[in-house]
Amino acid sequence: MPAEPSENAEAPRARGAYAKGIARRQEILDRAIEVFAERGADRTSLRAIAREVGVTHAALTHYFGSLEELLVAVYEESNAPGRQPEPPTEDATPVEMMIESARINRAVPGLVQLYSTLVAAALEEGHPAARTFATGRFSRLRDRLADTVRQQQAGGRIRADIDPDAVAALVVAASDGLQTQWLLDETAPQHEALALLDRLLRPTG
Amino acid sequence: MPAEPSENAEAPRARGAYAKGIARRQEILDRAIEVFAERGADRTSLRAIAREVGVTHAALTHYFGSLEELLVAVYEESNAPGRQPEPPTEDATPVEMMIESARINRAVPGLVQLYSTLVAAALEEGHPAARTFATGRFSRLRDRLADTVRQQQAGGRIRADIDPDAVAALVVAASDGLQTQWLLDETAPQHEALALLDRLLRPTG
DNA sequence: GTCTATACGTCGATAGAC
DNA sequence: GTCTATCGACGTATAGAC
Repeated sequence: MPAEPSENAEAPRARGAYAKGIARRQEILDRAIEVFAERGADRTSLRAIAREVGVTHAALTHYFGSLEELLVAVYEESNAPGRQPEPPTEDATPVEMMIESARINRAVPGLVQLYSTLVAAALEEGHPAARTFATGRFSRLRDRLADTVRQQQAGGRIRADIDPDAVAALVVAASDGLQTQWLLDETAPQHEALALLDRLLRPTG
Repeated sequence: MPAEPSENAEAPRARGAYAKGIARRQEILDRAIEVFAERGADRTSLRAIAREVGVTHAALTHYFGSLEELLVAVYEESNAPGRQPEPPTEDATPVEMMIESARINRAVPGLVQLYSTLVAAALEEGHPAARTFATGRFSRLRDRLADTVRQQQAGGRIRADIDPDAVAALVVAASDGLQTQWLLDETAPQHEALALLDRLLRPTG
């Protein structure tokens, strides 16, 4: 979701993307992020976005190839290093990291909507960009959290008798699922449930 | 998701729906369920569904009002009592119920896709049918699981020092989230993570 | 009531002018 | 590199046949 324990994904620019092009592309991206953060993932047509950004819809496909690739780019850019408050969350447990992410995300429900839309698209066939995005995000997130779990098990902050990979998958799933429930119903005990999971994972649980 | 700890939702037929109409509606629904179960939630246009079912797309809107209401009806009917194997899961923990659901769902990924699509639509504005469906499902599921938790806390099968409502939300979230991760990557430790959660919730954890 | 035929406006994508 | 023009498909709405 929009705020995640900072995921770094700075890739070298594709060949054939020259200075002016990438600058323009960046302008479009910045404006599109504002629009999504403010207004959510509705009005998500190529044409509507183009209207807001001030270009024609054909220009968007020129820079991004397809609507789906644009959506992925918007979401990833919104999470880019430098755009997040970048809290130096050292020695936080995996659940604590996700709690902090959830707190930040409450300010930008539109981007959480966008995330949810992309994951749903990824589950269908014929959406390669969304699929690549979603599988990559889950895979990297699980790997990173599992590493953190191992370290903290060694440090005695997390129970040593549980599988780090299972913990990582569980934490990511709980975090995503609770975010969804909370967006649909603000009385859903999102924070309480995450705090509960955090406690269950500690040695003194 | 398609298989849930059996949710009962048999409502009295609306006034004005006569024998032939409801029979025809049921035919359409049955055929649509087959199509979704086989092929997934792609090709989900009104026109494509109508083609498969053997009617015009206008007939579908006649019976269901809109595409979204049709999708909700298909999903809910696929979970209707009688259509599920109906495992009399007595004295199973909430997590065990969700594990059983997940097992059943692996056979019908198309319906899980449909569920995911509906939840994503519910998060956007202008999708009242999906919103009603999703909020209702989460609300009812959490309430039911929380009751079960309370009973099993009294019976000593679940730790007594945790909030039943938080447990319920956590279990639902974990279940949905892990289903998603597994659909995208079959190596995701769905079952291990659910088994872990089950263990963490027990008194002897 | 049940259902078809038809039309409207919007959609994502693409071809080609400039 | 960006536009206009155009395409086929989409969801929805409505008129009217039966």
